[in-house]
Amino acid sequence: MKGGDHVQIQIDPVSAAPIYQQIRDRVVEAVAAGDLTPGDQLASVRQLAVDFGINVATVAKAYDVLRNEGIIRTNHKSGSVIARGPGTAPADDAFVADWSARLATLLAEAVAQGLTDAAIIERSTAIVDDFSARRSTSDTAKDSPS
Amino acid sequence: MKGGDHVQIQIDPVSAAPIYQQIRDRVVEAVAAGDLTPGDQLASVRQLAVDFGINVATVAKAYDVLRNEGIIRTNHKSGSVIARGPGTAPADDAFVADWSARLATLLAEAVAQGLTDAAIIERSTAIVDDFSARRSTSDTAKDSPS
Amino acid sequence: MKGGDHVQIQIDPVSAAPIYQQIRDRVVEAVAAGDLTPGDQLASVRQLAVDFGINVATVAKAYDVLRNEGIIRTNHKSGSVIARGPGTAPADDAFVADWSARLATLLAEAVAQGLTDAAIIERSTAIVDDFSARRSTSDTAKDSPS
Amino acid sequence: MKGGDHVQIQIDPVSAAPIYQQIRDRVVEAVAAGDLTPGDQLASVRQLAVDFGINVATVAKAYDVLRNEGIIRTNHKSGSVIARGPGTAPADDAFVADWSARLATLLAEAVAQGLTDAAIIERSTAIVDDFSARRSTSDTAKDSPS
DNA sequence: GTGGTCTAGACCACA
DNA sequence: GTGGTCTAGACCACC
Repeated sequence: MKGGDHVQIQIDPVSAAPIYQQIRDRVVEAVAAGDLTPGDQLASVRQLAVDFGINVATVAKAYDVLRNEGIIRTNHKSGSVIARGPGTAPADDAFVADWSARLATLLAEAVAQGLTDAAIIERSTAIVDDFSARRSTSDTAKDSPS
Repeated sequence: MKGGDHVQIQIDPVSAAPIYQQIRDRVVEAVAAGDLTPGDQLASVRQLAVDFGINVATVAKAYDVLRNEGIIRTNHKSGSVIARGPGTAPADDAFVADWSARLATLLAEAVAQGLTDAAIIERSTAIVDDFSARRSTSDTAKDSPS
Repeated sequence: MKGGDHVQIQIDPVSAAPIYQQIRDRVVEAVAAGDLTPGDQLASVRQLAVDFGINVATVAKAYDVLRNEGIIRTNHKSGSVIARGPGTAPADDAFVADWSARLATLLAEAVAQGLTDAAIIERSTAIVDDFSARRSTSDTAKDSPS
Repeated sequence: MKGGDHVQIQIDPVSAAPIYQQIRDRVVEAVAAGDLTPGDQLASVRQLAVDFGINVATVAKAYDVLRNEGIIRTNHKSGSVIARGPGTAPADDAFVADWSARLATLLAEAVAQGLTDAAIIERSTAIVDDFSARRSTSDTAKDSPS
């Protein structure tokens, strides 16, 4: 990935989710999909703020959350880079416990709304497989860029 | 289920999650697990508020969310009853789209934190299976009440 | 500890250390000394901001750091309360590793500046013992308040 | 130690700690461990900058901090040399006061995070003893150089 | 140029 | 009343 050529992120200003959360979510998804891999550079807080027409502090907060999650690492000189991704390190136990509880609630919502068990598993598998496939494609793309 | 004999719900007053959200989550999970089935009566807003020692408005908000989600239906005379559950009606397309997006974000978080694809699917399947198994048990229990 | 009767915290506005860091440090020290024990209420962000003549966001950031460290827990209704202290939970391995490195640097500084090994250990022991003694006194005080 | 034969220093360019701080920390630790003793020559600012591929100003700032701490002394002709170390001079009172405060904060952090008093003292003693042992080894090595 | 800190003041969510 | 979010704009540290 060349300098200044950052991954595209889309923000929805009318969404109920706070902007900083949306930025965080998009970055996490990009990491899962291999669009961002450990070492990749993120846009600077000022750059993103200008792009989205939002405040620097809002982007800074998003990066702060990602830093606390161990997803990115920040350095005054070189800005923020991805520090964690699939295969970097095994998941933390405390994280798994918390995450599982949130997953249970989300899956319960689908069950209650009438999705069949099969449909729910199918959907989950499809999402995970999609991430996996895109990671493979990304790797190839990085080996032989266009 | 007889009147006054309501499903047990646990609220954690010091949790970071808002109380109304906790109530909503517990109800949704109870529906998914078959502890609450369509037609079941919910405790009244005032009753729940007293039980938990919280504000009536907080419970009202929780019920309001559930109503907007179509999970419960409220009648001024007969109070609130479960209106939706597994098997009641096929899931709405709009819901599926929104839910899938949230699921993708949650699964992406796990991938980024180092959980393997297999572990993620295994966890999801276990949760869905657990709900399914508890629904079967619940049905049997209702066929032969104490 | 009665409501509104919060632990005294002193801030030095001319210190090189950021204000939010000073607040965080004072709270951590109060926890170590037993002046604040799990369950104790912290002053609200607005209250502290007024007391110190600083911005709400600055206090919020201090509390945010403490929350990320697991020292406090925040709840919309009841504000922030102490969630961790000596004896609450064993230390995390990752924390110990990071902390040890910082300790090594700080002790090296003393050695380089001419403090004898004995003086360094004496100072460390005195500090830890002081915290320990104050914790005991605090416990007694809370059992039989004035 | 002969000129040009300098102590090895490792810098982590992606660390959150500023580079000048890392240089300063490594030098202080080297002094505490006896790898650098009063009179030892430090690499020139330009030399270090080239070695690490960093800016000259960054190294200059690190040396500036060390100079203010009295650890090194710089002479335009002969460059920078170590001016202070264990045994050179008793510690300054003002330094001890400031250092003790920082130590108290760091130890408080460990107490709050659940380390036992014994573990904290054990860790501190181990670090000081390690420095002490390495100083002895260093002295011997200097008595009978290769 | 990068990110970090802080202010003053606004609006919203929660209870 | 509590805390959370966001803005506009400033200053500082690092490199």
